[in-house]
Amino acid sequence: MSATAQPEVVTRFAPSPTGFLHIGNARTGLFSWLYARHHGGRALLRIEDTDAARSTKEAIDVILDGLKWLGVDWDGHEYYQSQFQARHAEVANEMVELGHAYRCYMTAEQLAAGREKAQAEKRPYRVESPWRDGAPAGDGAFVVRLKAPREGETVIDDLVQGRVTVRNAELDDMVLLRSDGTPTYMLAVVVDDHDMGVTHVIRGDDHLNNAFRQLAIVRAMGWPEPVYAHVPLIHGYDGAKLSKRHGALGVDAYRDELGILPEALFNYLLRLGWGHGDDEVISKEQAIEWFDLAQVGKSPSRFDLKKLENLNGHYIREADDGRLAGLTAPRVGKLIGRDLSTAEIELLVRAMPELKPRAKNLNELAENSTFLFQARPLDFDEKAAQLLAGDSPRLLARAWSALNALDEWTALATEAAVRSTAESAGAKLGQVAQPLRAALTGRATSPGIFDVLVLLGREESLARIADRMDGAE
RNA sequence: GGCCCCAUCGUCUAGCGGUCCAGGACGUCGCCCUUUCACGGCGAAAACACGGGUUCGAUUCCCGUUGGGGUCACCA
Repeated sequence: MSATAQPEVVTRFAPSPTGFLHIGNARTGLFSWLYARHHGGRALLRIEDTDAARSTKEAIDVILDGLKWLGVDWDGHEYYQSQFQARHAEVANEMVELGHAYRCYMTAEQLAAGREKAQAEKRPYRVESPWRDGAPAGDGAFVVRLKAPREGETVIDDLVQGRVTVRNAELDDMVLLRSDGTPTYMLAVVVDDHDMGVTHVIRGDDHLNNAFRQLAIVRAMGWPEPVYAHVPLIHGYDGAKLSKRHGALGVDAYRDELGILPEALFNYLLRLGWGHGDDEVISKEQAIEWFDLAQVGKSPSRFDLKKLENLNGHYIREADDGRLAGLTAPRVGKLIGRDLSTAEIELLVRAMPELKPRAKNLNELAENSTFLFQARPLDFDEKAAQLLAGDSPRLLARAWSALNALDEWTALATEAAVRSTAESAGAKLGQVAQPLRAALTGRATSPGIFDVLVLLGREESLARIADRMDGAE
């Protein structure tokens, strides 16, 4: 808390539980969180769970877990919109008493007829309720409608969008309270944001139009007006709206299915639609220090999985070997059909320095490490099989002898042995090394062959070579 | 369709009237390193949507066109 009169910044992220944390929502949440952290304010979380059918415990946990994994925490407990319904109704009724809202008895049929007529006349439809101006109360069911201003215009100085002006004639008398007495989303957000003390409403720009109508409620109640910031949505790589088909996966899918590290997704999402000079790799601490809404672009940006994976590769290379092994082990287990033993996980940790520069996600890391754990005789892929044909068994036999004669089993020693084998056989190093690689890993590509030899150990290495050499029993 | 917003390399972006025949990153393509694949290093191709203004001077300001997006519920 500063001693100056700067009011505290309070932001909120308000996702509705749809069963997954959409990547675009996650970015909006990230921005909202960063803005609060940057200004030393509070970042709040409110679950918009008024749709009881969708708002299951599981759906809510997906969001909570996703944010936590991303490293986006929030202050205090999370709020649940469904708990404030009585309060919403109270505000709606107060607005009726104040003359800023009214009970409307129009039927669904009347509304539909009005809409149809407007469409036929090719003019925009606006609710024209006789009860707006005090028609005597009807006797059927009613909704409470906002008595929206009709003259003049409403201006919002949006932190991202700039100054946006809309003529009040465009605004509608939207429903605040449904005929069953429950609040609509429009009412609920405004009331909750006010009650929670939210000063900065940072959300997707699909809400920009709503802001004008919501502001009407704020003003009717005489509440302090929040600062708005509507950040653009994320699009798919082809420019179309992000659908499941091209990347609109939940945050959990990036973690579980694509094997993305949280710091990579954090960094990628941050750089999507926001920039700080030429900086590409940005830590959380730097992000908090540098982030500002003013630099957020106004146009929607496209999601590029290639760039995310490049960043992910960077963070994998930087990550601690033990942590990576822990994340990779279960994936390896799935690939080889059994869990890794403690000793095998330790081997994975030791192999990590050689493994991690070759992977851009955890799945690749797992795939590239399976050779360490496969039981003899190995399976060979097509390219490996080719490498083991022709003269290779003979060269492998010579390599086997040279290696078998070694006193110490180090990368240096094995390299010397293999090099002299090649030399004495009149072959290039590659002519020996490649078959060796195939025999040891079952593949044509792998970490450096001498590192592989050391990781596998003397006994296993010699046995694997023997399996493929001339004179193999 | 009405209303609102947007527009720099394929993608993410830097640029906030002259420093820009436009910089960085991913991707692509070469070369180097090298036992493979990566990593790393070096280099190349690649953009100011179009048309009018304003100005001594526009990528930068204004208008229009085109293109894209959002939104128009008793959903959130």
